Amino acid sequence: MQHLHGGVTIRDVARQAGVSVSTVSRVLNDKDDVAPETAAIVRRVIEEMGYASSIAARSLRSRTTNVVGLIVPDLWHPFTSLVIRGVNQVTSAHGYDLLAYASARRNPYSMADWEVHLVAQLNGTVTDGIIVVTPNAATYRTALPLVAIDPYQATTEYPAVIATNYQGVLEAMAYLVSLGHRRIGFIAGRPDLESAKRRLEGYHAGLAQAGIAFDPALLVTGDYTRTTGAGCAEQLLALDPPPTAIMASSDETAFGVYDAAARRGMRIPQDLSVIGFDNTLESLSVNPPLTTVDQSIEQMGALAAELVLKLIQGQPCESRQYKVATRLVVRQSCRAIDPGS
Amino acid sequence: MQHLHGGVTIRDVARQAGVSVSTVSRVLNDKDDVAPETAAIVRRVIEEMGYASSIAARSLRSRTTNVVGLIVPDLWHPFTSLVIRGVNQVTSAHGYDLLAYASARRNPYSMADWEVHLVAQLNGTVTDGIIVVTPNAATYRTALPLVAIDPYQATTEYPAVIATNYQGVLEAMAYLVSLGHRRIGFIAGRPDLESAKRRLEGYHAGLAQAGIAFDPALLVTGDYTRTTGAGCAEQLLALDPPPTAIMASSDETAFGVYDAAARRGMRIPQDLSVIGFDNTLESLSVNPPLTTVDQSIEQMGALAAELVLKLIQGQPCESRQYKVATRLVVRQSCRAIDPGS
DNA sequence: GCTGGTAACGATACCGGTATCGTTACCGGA
DNA sequence: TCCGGTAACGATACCGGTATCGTTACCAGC
Repeated sequence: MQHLHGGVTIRDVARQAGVSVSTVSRVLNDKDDVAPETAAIVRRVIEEMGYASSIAARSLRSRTTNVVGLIVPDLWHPFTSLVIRGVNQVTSAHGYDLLAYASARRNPYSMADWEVHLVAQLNGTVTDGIIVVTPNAATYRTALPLVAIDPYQATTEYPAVIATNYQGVLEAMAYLVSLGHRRIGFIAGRPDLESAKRRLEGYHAGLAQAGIAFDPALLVTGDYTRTTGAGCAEQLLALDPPPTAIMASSDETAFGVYDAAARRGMRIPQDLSVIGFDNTLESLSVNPPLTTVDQSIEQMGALAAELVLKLIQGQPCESRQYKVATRLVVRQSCRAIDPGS
Repeated sequence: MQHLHGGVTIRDVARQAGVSVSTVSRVLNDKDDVAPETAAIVRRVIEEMGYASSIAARSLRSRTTNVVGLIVPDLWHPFTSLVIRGVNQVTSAHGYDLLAYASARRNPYSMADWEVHLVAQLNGTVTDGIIVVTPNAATYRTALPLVAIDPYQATTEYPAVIATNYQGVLEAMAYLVSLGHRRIGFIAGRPDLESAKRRLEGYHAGLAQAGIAFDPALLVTGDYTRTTGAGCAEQLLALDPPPTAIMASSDETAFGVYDAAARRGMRIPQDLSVIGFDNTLESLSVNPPLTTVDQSIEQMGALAAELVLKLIQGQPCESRQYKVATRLVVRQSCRAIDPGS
């Protein structure tokens, strides 16, 4: 309790053990320049005093922390959770600690480049490398190894891990067409998001591939959320005739479609087929289980972690874009229809 | 790029702006001892150079970081996610950043006191306060304000936020009794967990309150997981006569009961009433929706955050234990029966 | 003219560690 | 005896910021 904050410092330990701070530091870092008996004494004193070294101070000088930083827009969204899971698997396997950092901003999406100040915070000396989830900026002022997952920008100065959004929707559309659907509604994501743009392109391509003319009335724009998705679905279902299937840009949006259908007394899949995008945990437990496009979000996190660890070890990245394949997961929210109906 | 790590330091900014580091620091912290024109120049240089100050260095001297640390056993478990959500709401409302720290240990539960080294890491100067989720240790070597959520120990040296596990089960039992149930099975949680012990006590109290004699055969011990829960349920349903209702110590366990009932061709709630504990998201989407005890996990997180912020501001905590009330959420997994049946 | 006060800014110690270099004691060999 | 080498450890600069105090210039008031 000699210092203001009450913590035990390396100097306290040194004094107590009757050695210099240098020696204590050597013991802490398992250097070999210290006699076994001395090391034993120091270790005992450390134990007795409950000393723990501060990463902040250590890293300031030694520039290595064994910690990987993960910057996320929020910490509870299903997408984020899955990313974290994948990242953590890899980092922990390599003995790195994981530190997830979320903004104090109330709504992460309210401001462009919300993440730049977080990168800046971690920039100094807290982490050895950074992974950013859904970043806005195309470049950062940092010398730390940095990898992005699902960036908004199409081209970035840092390596990025992205899903094959285009192919994912394309595959889903082909599936709907194979079931006989011709009037397929699409609820897009926020147009400023790269992933949303790619998914929309997949929709157009899917129509073209099936020889179906694009009907502007069947395209509404949401923002990946459930409530907006419900509103968009209302709009689509009010058409005459309504679409027989709706391709949603995200699972959350698809749940909104469920809500809207329920309000209109429509049954899924009897009266309406629905496909989502993300394969979140919830998509399995809704009723009926949602057919959706799996992004292997967890795998994206794992890949990003491997990349950042490679960069930390000084190895270069061959590519600037790493694509993780999507996969259509067929459950029970779609059914085949007669072309005539 | 003059330094090894390539980052721009406050000295680079000072040199570029033609002022001293002191002045730059003053501008950074909005001190009033600086001329507006000078401040403008400094700010412009900061912008141009993309300078960002390092928390590590700052906090080393100023002992305040505006960051609250959250130490969790994992980052993806639903319980953790909800806690984080509650914590984040409060911290962000007060302008604090949130930093979630997970262990590199593969299985957090494999070692006792997994969290002590994480507390030690954050101890020094990285955060202003710490919240620990489901900690083992009853005390920590840290001078930082520390609050725990759902600790394993019954009594701790730090303030703890806990749910009213006892009352929660008691209320659920009263509900089952009111529906006419007399043979009520109970699947306990891991006996070393404080929360599991309290829930078991609630079961006994519930029986006593209804004047029902305790039957040891109706009590089996699980571990909060789904598969074990299923095994326990098999055991209970093999009894003659089987219980008409099962009180599960967690939602996961309750899902296990669903599984076991399905295997035996029993319908819920027609043939068996089930109550869970946790009110996870999944409990809403299973079929039938699960009647369960809500822990308001999110509210626990929020309360813990408020406490830690109070401590950071130097205000004392009146109590050592803060209880968050549980609440029975009645859905469709229970039905009334004739006492005779 | 001299003093006192204040606005604006600079110089420097310091936070808690680590890296680097220096110092001491002790040993073997010529 | 003297020298060189090495094991063990100490002294100190330094990381990038902030806190504290000192300095300068300028102006009002006597």
